[in-house]
Amino acid sequence: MPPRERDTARTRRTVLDAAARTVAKQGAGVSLDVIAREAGVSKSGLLHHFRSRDQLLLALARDQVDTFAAEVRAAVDPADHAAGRLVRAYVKVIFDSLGDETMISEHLLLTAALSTVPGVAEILQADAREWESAFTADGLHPDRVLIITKAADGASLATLYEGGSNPVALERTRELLLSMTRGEGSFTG
Amino acid sequence: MPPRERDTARTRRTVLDAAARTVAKQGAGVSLDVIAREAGVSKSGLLHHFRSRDQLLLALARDQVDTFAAEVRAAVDPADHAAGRLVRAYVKVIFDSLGDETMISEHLLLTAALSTVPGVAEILQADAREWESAFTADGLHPDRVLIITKAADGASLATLYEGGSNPVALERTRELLLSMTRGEGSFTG
DNA sequence: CAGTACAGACCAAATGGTCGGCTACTACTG
DNA sequence: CAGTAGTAGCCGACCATTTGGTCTGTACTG
Repeated sequence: MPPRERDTARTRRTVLDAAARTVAKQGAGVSLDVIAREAGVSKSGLLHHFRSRDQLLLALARDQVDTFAAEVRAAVDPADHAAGRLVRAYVKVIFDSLGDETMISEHLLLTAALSTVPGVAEILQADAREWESAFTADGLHPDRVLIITKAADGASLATLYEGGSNPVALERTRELLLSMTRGEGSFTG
Repeated sequence: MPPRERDTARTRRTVLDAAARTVAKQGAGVSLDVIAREAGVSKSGLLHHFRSRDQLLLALARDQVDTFAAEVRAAVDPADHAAGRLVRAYVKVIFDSLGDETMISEHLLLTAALSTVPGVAEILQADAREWESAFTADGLHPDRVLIITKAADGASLATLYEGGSNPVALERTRELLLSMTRGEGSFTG
């Protein structure tokens, strides 16, 4: 029954991307006007696809979380069958997205900005639980997973603090974390 | 010349604390009205101390950064003269503030929320540089510092994702990081 | 008296959201 | 295949409310 499925989906994507960009730049307080203009539609057009501001931001949060998960899944090396392959992909995706300055959606920062929107916290919590169980099945020692993933998250925060001004430390962190997924350094039994 | 210095300082603190609370809860988009009400003053009263919204948020960011630094300095164990004493204090302060749910100011999350405010990025970057040099003088291997501090930062982000629902993992992370500051596990040369 | 901490009324601008209308495509009808 | 009714995408005008900020006044203090 949905007759113009194609266009609808495309507009939604356009708006979502525009929202991601503007929220990343100006925080979750951006006005619908700004988002709509960035997306190249009218405010009414935007509101046709997302019934309210909160609905839009909620959808954005969901989209961020889903996209990130998909990216990590796609980044898993098919030839890699050793323990920690998922954690390796996780680290890679986080640092790759940090690499290019112009990255549209900075997963962590964006979701952090959105965390005050009504339904978003629940989404983030559910997502966190999924990652936790996925990591448990990845074969690495839990302590190791804890340190590595938290450090990756922290590094992603650091771009905000350092303003992306420290690419060498970033690269070093990436290498350290990847090596830790390969069992180097037995800081835990 | 400032006749009522005492009251001025106190009101500023009250407003700053109120701002910290509301921004943490509702994001950097909070209205002056809400902050003023939370602080128990009129909006005009608030604007008497902070000439504009941006000035207030800027002052808030500065205050957050300074308070955190002071807390870490105060948390350094005077009896601890081994390498990594500053990093240990850093970890302790971060996790202690995460401990109590009702913590007024969640340093990292708050500054993240404020990062879109005009002058704040510069403050955060300067602060990051100071920490870096302080850590360099702390005697631990740079790689170790990198991993530990980033992981601590990431853990602080995690409260947002997990909704503080995982205190056991938090405690575990804290212990792991502290033990890592004591040179256990030589994951790096 | 001078100056400062505040409050209340007020204002222009911006905001989220509604409404009616136009267009273009789909699907049915003959 | 032509015509047409229906419907979804989208826009511009519009509205009530909220917003950041100013201005005027007042109480208090040194």
